[in-house]
Amino acid sequence: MMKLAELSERSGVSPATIKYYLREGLLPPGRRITATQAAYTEEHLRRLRLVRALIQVGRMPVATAREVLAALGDDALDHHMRLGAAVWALPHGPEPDEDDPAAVTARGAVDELLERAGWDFGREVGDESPAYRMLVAAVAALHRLGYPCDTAHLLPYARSAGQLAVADLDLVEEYEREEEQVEAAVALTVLYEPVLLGLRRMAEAEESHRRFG
Amino acid sequence: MMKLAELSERSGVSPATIKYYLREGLLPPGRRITATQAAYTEEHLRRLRLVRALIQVGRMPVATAREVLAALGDDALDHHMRLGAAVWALPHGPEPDEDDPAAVTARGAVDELLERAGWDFGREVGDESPAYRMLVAAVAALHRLGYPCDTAHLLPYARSAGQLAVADLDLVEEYEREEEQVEAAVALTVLYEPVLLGLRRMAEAEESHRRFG
DNA sequence: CCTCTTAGATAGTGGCACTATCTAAGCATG
DNA sequence: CATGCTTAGATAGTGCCACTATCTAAGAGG
Repeated sequence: MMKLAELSERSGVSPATIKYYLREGLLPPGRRITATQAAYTEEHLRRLRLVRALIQVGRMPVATAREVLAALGDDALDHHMRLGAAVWALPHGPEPDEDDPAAVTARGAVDELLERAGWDFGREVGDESPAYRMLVAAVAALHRLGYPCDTAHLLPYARSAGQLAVADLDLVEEYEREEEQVEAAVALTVLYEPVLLGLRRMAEAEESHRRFG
Repeated sequence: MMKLAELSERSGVSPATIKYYLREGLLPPGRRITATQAAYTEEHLRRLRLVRALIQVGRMPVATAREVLAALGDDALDHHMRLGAAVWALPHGPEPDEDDPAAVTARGAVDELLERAGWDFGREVGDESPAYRMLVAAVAALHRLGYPCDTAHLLPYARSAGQLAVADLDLVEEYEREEEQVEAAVALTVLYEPVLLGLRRMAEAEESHRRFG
C-alpha cells in the first residue's frame, strides 16, 4: 500500500505528473484512506509504467492512451473485439484526402495488395480501419513524390509484416488470462514499433555500408 | 516561373506556411525578380512536397526536417556519409537512461543481437547512432514492463528488417544521380515507416481474427 | 493613377504535456 | 496538544511547437 510519493519514487514519474494522469483518467484512483490520502498498489505502478511507455517510447498522445486503456478494461467487449478496439485507437497520421488523385491511386494499390496477400479480414473492415488509412496516406505521399509504391513494392513489406504478426501473436498467447493477453497485445504492438523502425534503419545503414561504403 | 501564390496553389500549402518554411530554411529562397517578388521553380514544388511528407506523414519535427534536408545538400560529405547523415538526423525517442538497470540489460540484448545478425557496421558505430539508442530505449521499456525481449525474440525482427533494407536499397539504386539517390533514401526510409507499421497492425488484426475471431 | 499582390518582419494563436501554486485536511513527532 | 510536514484536489501557468495573422514598404498590372 504505497502513497503517491512512493509511487512517484518507484516509477520515476513526478507526483505532479501522476496527479495529471489521475485527472486525465489514465490511472485509476487509489483506494481512499482518509479525505487527504489514497493508497496505491503494485497494479497502479504497473499501469503507470505502461502509460509512460506508451507516451514516451510509443510517442502516443495522452488522449489516445486514455482511449486505448479504456478499451483494455471494457468488459462489454469480447476478447477479439477488445484487442481490436485497443489497436483501433492507436495513433495514426492525417486522413488521406479523397479529392487527391494520388490518394485514389494509393487506395487502389492497397486494396490490390490486401487481395494478393489474402487478408480478407482487412478487406472486410476496409477503410474504417485507422491502420488502413495510415497506409493509404503514406502510399499517397510516396506517389505524390513520384516514388514507386505499387503492389509489387508493397508485397515484401506485407510478407514481413505477416511474419512479425505471427511472432507477436505467439508471444501474446503465452499469457493465460485474457486480461493479460490484451495488455500484452497493446504493449507489444506499440513498443515493438520503435524496435522495428530502429532495426530497419540499422539494417539500411548496414546495407548501405556494404554497397557504397 | 511561379510566384508564391501558385506554389501554394499547386502544393495545397498555405502561403503563410510556405513563408514559414522559407524562414526556417526548409525551402531555399526563390530567385529574386524585384524587391517584392520571387520566382519559384518545379524544384521548389518538389522540395515543398517532400517537406510536407516528412512533417505530416513522417511526423517529423520541423527542426529535424531542416537537419535532414541540410545533410541532403551537403556537398562536403561523400555519398555514403550523406546518406548516413540524413538518416542520422531522423527523429528518435528519448535517450535511454544509463542508470536504469533495464537499460543496461537492453543494451546487452541489442549488442548480442548485432553480433548474431552479423551487423558489424552497426557494432562499430555503436551507441552513437540514434537508431541504436531508439532500439535500446524501446527494449528497456519492454523489459521494465516485464515483457520478454531478448535476442531470440529480436532476431525475427532483425531478419525482417534486413530483408526490407535490401529491397529499399535496390529501389534507391534504381536512381542514377547521387543527388536523387540520397533524396530517395530519405523519402523511402521515412515514408515506408508508416507503411510498415500500418501493414503490421493489419497483419496482427488478420492473425488475431484467425486465432480468436 | 489606383488598386492588388508580394516579401519580409513581428507578433499572436491553439494545442499539448506537463508543472506550480494554493487550500483544506490529515498524520506524526516532540 | 502544538507544530510542522504531507496529501488530495482544484486551478492556473509554462514552454514548446507548428503554424497563422497583421503590418509595412515596395512594386506590378490594368
